[in-house]
Formats: sequence, structure tokens, C-alpha cells
Amino acid sequence: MLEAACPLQNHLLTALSDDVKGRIFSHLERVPLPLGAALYESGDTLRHVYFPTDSIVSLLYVMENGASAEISVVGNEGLVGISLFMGGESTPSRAVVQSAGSAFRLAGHLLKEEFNRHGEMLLLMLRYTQALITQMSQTAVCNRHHSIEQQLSRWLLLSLDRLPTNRLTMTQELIANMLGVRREGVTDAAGKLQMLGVIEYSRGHITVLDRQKLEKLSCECYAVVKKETERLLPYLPKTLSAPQKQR
Amino acid sequence: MLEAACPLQNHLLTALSDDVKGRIFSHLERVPLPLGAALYESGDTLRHVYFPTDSIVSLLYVMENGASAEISVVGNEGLVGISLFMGGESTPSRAVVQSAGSAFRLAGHLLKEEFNRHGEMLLLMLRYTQALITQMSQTAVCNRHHSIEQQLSRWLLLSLDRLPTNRLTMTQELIANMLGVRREGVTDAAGKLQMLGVIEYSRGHITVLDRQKLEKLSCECYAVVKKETERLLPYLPKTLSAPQKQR
DNA sequence: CTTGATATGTGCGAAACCGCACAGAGCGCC
DNA sequence: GGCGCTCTGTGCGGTTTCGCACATATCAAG
Repeated sequence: MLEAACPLQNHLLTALSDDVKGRIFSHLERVPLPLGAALYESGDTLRHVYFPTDSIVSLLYVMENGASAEISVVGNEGLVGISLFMGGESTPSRAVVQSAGSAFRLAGHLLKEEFNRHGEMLLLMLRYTQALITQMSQTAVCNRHHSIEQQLSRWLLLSLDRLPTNRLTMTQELIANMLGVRREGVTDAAGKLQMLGVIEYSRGHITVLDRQKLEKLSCECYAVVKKETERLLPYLPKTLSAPQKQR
Repeated sequence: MLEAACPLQNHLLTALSDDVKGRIFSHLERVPLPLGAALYESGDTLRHVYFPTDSIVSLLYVMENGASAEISVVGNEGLVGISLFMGGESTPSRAVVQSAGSAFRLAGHLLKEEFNRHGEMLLLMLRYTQALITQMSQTAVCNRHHSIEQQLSRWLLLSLDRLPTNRLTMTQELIANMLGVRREGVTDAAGKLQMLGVIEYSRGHITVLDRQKLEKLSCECYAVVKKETERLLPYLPKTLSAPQKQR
């Protein structure tokens, strides 16, 4: 399991040329990301960007009354902290570790330095940002039009794509917070999926048994985002889940 | 009404230095935007960016079954077509004129040329893009958590901020399409707002009578986006609605 | 094995929203 | 002035989701 310690597990880092890697990689610092940790809070001035390897980070907005909603999700296909190079240095959202693991972080000024060379780093970051925008847009659509069951399916697929296994460590309560719905609603939807033999779960662990069925149960939102992301970032591995996953 | 013909009515264009204006302005082409016109469809390769002056453009996603949802809205504070400089050249969304008026358009290659000088145009575009991201995020949150009445209020405020008057030309049917809800739901909500003396409407025209009340009836989403936009783009006029509007 | 904490299951009434059907109201046009 | 189109109002049953209360199940630690 040394892989988890390799920056190349992050697709964006892999996509960089040797030239850029030479300048950047020695400054990458591996940080463990425990479940629930906040990489930044709403309004925080960012000091680092994070490139997840085997972890997943949720960007979510927390309302005044405490309710929350996930805006987008970032795993080894992306990075956390786009506002650093977009110019704002902060956002009204919160970044929370949804699946424990590691990430490599880079000091903000070093990222900006590389970004301001106006080479491939800039191109890569902007294309990734557009992919992220697509995901956020589709989240808005999904929140408007689709059932909890469809949204849960989409959410499971998003997580699955960013993990090396079929097994998520995640309580229904936490999923409910991400989706911005009641825990009971998630229990219902998960119960149906289990009944259909698509997933299997118990006390904070969910195993996806039939990915194809899950994709059918999900709404079009998942496919739209996936397709657009592959178009925007074609040099990234298609799906890291391509090889058979162990159950 | 010569103002409508001036590029300086667009806040982004105004914010550019004389240097950049000198290079850009002679290539700006004024185009009328009639209600309902589509500046681009899902997947279209963009050829121009549009800087609205007195028009409003909605970015929305149309689902396979025909239902739709507004992702964000662009008026004289922004531009339509960010995917041109973000690198994708297209998006899965659709840009539709929500309020008739004019815009100035610029050929895509000229915008990219200026963008690739890596000067203020780049900084400005990226900051605007971050503001747009905030708006999209908040749309997702709003779709999840808030009532039609709150969302209608927010939507009216967003439109109001981008118009020179208090009067919108807009049927409830169209608003329903934007919000992704039933027309009857909008009728109900609008009826309540009228009852409260906040708005007045008839056959495709809505007049906002009491903006303050409207802000109170709206959810926090409007204020969050507005505040963040002002932070990101401080050189833009605070609110173009500052001077008294005629009724 | 017991206890306690956490995770999940279930039931029930209330609310919001939907889909549909149709009635009325305002406006343009002949 | 009347016809026809569009826009708005209203009612009704059905579904989804919510909020709350509480029951049950699983796991870890003593």
C-alpha cells in the first residue's frame, strides 16, 4: 500500500510534464486526511491546495440554520482550493473529508507561482475548474428534479469513481448531510437499493455489488458530468475503477 | 436611450484599463437579444462571448425529458461564454435570453488573444468566473432547501439587480421554467407576494414595489451571492439600482 | 455478558409540491 | 364588438419529503 504515498495517484499531478513536476513535486507535502476533517471553512483564506490521492473531499455549503448541502466532490481526479488561483483566495463553502485517506498539499504561493508562468498548469487548472463547474451545475439540477433514490445512486457512483474499492465507509447520517436530506430518507432509499441487490450495507459500510444497475437507477446527472469531465480532461485515466475491484 | 448602445454599460468592460479597451472595443459588435433567443445550445462550440448591457441571459440545463432548471443568470455585471477561456469551448448547458435587450459580442479568438496576454483580462475573467461559481453553488443549495416563495423572491432580486427599472417583462410560465417548478406554484407564490404588497403583476409584467420586503422574504442565498460578488469584483458599481427607479 | 454509544428501521401526521383539469381574465386583431 | 389566444386562478387527489418519536440492531469496551 505504498501507492497511497505517491503523488502520481492524483490524476492532475500525473498529467503534468516532467518539467513542471520537477519544479513542484519536491514541495508537495503528504498529509493524512481523517474522516470529517475540514480543509477550510467558509471565508477562510486558503494557504494550500490539496491533491487527494485515495481520499475524497466534499465541498459543501452550511446554512445559517445548520442544514447543509454538497456542492461538489473532489477525489484523485482533482484538487481542493481552486479559489487560490481563481483570485478570490476564499469561498463561502466548506471542504470536509468525506472518505479518509491522504492528499498532497502545496503551498498557495507555490501553486500561484507555477500558475502564473501561464503554461500547462494554468491550462490544466482551468479545464479542471470547468469540469467542477459542470458538476456543480448538475448538482443544482439534480437537487431540483430527482428523487432521493436517484440522488443517492448518483452520489454512490461519484464516490465509487474516486475510490480503489467497492466499499465505502460512510453512515447514512453522513450521506444525508451531504445530500441535504433527512437521514430516514437515505435509510429508505438505501433499503430499496439493498432489496434490489445493488448494494449491501451495515453500520457505516456500504458495498456496491452491481455498478451497472446503480447507473441505471441513477439519473442522467451522473453520466452528463462524467462525459463532460472526460471531454475536458481526456489525458486522465478513464475510470480508475476499470480493473476488477475486490469485494 | 443611447445608453443601451454603450459597451460601458457592462461592468466588466468598464473595469478594463484604457489599454485593453483600446485593443478590444473596436471589435465589439452590438447585437440585439430578443426574448427567448438562445446564445448557445448544449454542446455548441462557442464562437463569441457576450457582454450584456441591458439584457439578462439565463444559463440553464434542459433534461432529457424536457424539464429545465436555471443554473445561473448573467446581466450587465458579467459575460456569457466563460467556457471559451476556461478551455472547454462548450458546456452541457443552454444560454437563453430571459429579458430582452442588447449585448456586445466579441469573437472568441479575440477574447482568447487578450486573455492569453495574461494581464488584467485574465484576472478579471477568473474573478468573474469565481463569482459565477458562487452563484451556481448557491442555486444548488437553494434548490435543495428553500420554498418556491423564497426562490421566487431571490430570482426577482437577481433580475432586478440587472435591470434599470422595477418592471420585469416575464410570464409566470417562464419563471416556472427557470426555477424548474410548476407554473401553478409560481402563481401561488406570486399571489402571496402581491397580497403582501411586495409586487404587482399582470399578464407578463411584474413590478417590484418594496424591495426591502422582498429581501426579507428571500432566503440567505441572495445575500450570500451578492456579498461574495462584491468582494470578488469590488471595482464594479455596487448596485446599478442605487439611484431611484421609476415605477 | 453487560452496558452504552452509535447506526438503522418504522410509523404517523403535516407540509410542500406535483399533475391534471378547467374556469376566468386581459389583450390583440379582425 | 366579438373572437381567439395567452396568461392567470383554483380545485383536487396523489406522491414525496419532512419532522418527530421511538423501536431495534450492532459493535466496542469494560
